[in-house]
Amino acid sequence: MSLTIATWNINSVRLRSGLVQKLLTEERPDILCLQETKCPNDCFPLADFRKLGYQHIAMNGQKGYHGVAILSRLPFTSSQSHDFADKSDCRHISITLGKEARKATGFTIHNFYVPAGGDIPDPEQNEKFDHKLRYLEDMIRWGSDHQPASGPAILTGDLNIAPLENDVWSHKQLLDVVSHTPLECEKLGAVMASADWVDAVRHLKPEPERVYTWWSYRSADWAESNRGRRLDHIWTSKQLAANIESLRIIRDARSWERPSDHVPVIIRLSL
DNA sequence: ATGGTTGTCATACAA
Repeated sequence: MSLTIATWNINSVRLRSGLVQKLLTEERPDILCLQETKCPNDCFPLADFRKLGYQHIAMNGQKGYHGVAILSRLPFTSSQSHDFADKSDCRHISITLGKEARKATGFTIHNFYVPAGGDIPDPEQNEKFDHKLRYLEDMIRWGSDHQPASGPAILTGDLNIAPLENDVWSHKQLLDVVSHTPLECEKLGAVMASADWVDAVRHLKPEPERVYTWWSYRSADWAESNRGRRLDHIWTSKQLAANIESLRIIRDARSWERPSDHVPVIIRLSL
């Protein structure tokens, strides 16, 4: 059997429920992790997704900003959200799959929305960048203390960092741009090392291949200029690395009607 | 060097 897991920063789940339904219908992932739902739990368009077979939904939403959710065709036994960096932002939710998931029973999926960090890459001058760094430090602590990848596990989401040279359209020109500064990239590396996570996307598309999952809205022609960044990630626990079978980056979704600025990333694990 | 767009909620603010 196989397990397919997708991640997508949707930038308002209410405005783009139709696009989510299109993805679910066309790609049928077992699990879809959403970020930037911008929607309190009691306004979440549950019925739109349940009717497509995604009966099991975990949400951690707030009014106006941030917000994460997991849509699943497979039942999960528990869902939790952890508060990183001591701010009660809704930026994390996890589920653990139940018995009905057969070979995937006990798999834990962590869905993150790491703070973007504002414009100025200096924690002294920019409180948002400081918050982003503290959030990452908290993730490192969590990784070392709890070893979330000691069993079968996935960490995914919009991590708002493009860590490698070929994760951005110009390494040189972005060295001072929040999302690709050496400080953040190093901290993301430490998050990965803290619990022995494997970058599933780079496992299948190693450097120097360029991989992007986000293109700014502030461009006359995003496809023509192609100034993208790889901000969205899927990591697996080390024991699952050998099961990573294939990967799809739904680049087309960037030109769907009224698109998100991020596109879905989907991996398939063989079990 | 600068400004470029989008969503939410009500006028800036976050991304």
